[in-house]
Amino acid sequence: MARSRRYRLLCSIARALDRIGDRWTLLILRDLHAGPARFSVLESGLAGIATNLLTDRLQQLMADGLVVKRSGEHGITLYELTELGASTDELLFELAMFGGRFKPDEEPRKPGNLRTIVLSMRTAMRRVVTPDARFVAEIIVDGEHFTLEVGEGSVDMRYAPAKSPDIVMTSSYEPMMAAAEGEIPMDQFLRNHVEMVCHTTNKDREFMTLMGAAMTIFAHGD
Amino acid sequence: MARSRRYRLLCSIARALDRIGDRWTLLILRDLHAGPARFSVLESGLAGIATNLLTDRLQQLMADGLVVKRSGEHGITLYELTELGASTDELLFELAMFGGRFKPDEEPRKPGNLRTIVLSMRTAMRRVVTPDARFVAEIIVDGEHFTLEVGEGSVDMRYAPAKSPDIVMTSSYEPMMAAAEGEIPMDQFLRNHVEMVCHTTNKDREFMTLMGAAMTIFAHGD
DNA sequence: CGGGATCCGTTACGATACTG
DNA sequence: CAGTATCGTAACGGATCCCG
Repeated sequence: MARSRRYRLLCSIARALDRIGDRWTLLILRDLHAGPARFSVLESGLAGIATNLLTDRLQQLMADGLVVKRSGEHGITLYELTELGASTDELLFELAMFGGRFKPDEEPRKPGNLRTIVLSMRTAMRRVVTPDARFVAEIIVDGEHFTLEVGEGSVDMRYAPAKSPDIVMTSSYEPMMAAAEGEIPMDQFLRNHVEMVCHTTNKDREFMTLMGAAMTIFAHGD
Repeated sequence: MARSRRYRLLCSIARALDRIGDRWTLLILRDLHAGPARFSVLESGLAGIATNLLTDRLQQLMADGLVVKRSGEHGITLYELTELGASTDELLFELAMFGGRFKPDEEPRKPGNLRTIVLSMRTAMRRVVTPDARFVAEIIVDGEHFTLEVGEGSVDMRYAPAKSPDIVMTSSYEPMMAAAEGEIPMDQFLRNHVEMVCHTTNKDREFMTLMGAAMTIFAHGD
């Protein structure tokens, strides 16, 4: 069944919206930027999506070449971004920066997992990273594990435990969001709401500097 | 009437989509980046939008502070971006760059005016402008007039005739789009499909360099 | 004539129930 | 777990009508 509501305009913005303009589609892509995921994980991260819509959107994304389905270990099904799908990162980051200009809703629904924060953190860090920074960090937020790899000026982050991190940072979601919204000062957040274990001398300073700079982008714009 | 389909998630991308995620909204904003416009001009530029939807979207945009309505000369009504609305420029440009990765549709609808191209041209030029470039150009495409002002490293472009331009460039839509899509080489476009009148010595070279570099971004990505 | 408002058929979405 | 199936509701699209 072909999509019937299309702009069909000779305009690249309309062409983009014909692929990723439907409801939920951009949020699904944002989630997939945290790494491959199975259907149920996407569903729980998307807080409120109907399963038939998730099915439909994944099929559209596959038809347009932004997502592929593949088999993981134990025969489970994984959805994963293609290079084309991954090229939405700057777009999604700009969207996040724009959305950051509005006050959060009164009674927001909480997502079932924290995959949602990976894209914004990663892209923000890419904008502030220095060429000499080099470390592997594990970030644990409310018991969920993230790996952050920095080196050669590149930054990678994904929703997975780290192998042998130089640093392990532990924090929780609420104060982290508050700091990102600018509701509490960055240094206060880093001092009071973050625990750090450093396995490699001085890497904690590198990490804290980058982390603080990245989160400041959210709090005050770039 | 409050919008009923909202994500209400604690996520800045969802917050953005709750304001600009509806159908047509981003295309309206893109049009308004060319300068203030009246209802009927927006309608003709948007090729296929229903008037009730345009009314609805403009009201949502005004309620959210992205657009204001004001009276122009002869008592006409103009819609205009606020600073908040104008801050969608990077986002829209990333959207255009992403959409540029897909092939144009077979039988596209043509817009009733060319306001649509201003935002992409302006943002692309901002990415390639040199600090020493300084000129005012009038660009005429299929009889529609644009003003391009460059100086001090800044670039402004709007849908209006120029006062006393250093250069006047005349071209037409079809070959221009073809060049932007990479279907014909840039130098061939500039040589065969562009007429130039230069009123200030050497400003034509500055202009051509900038123009070529900006359009190359579309044709081959940045 | 510009700037909408109203009406109505169609499509998409949201919630839930169900199935291999 | 990974989706289908169903169905009520909301949004969209197209056309027409209205009013200063």
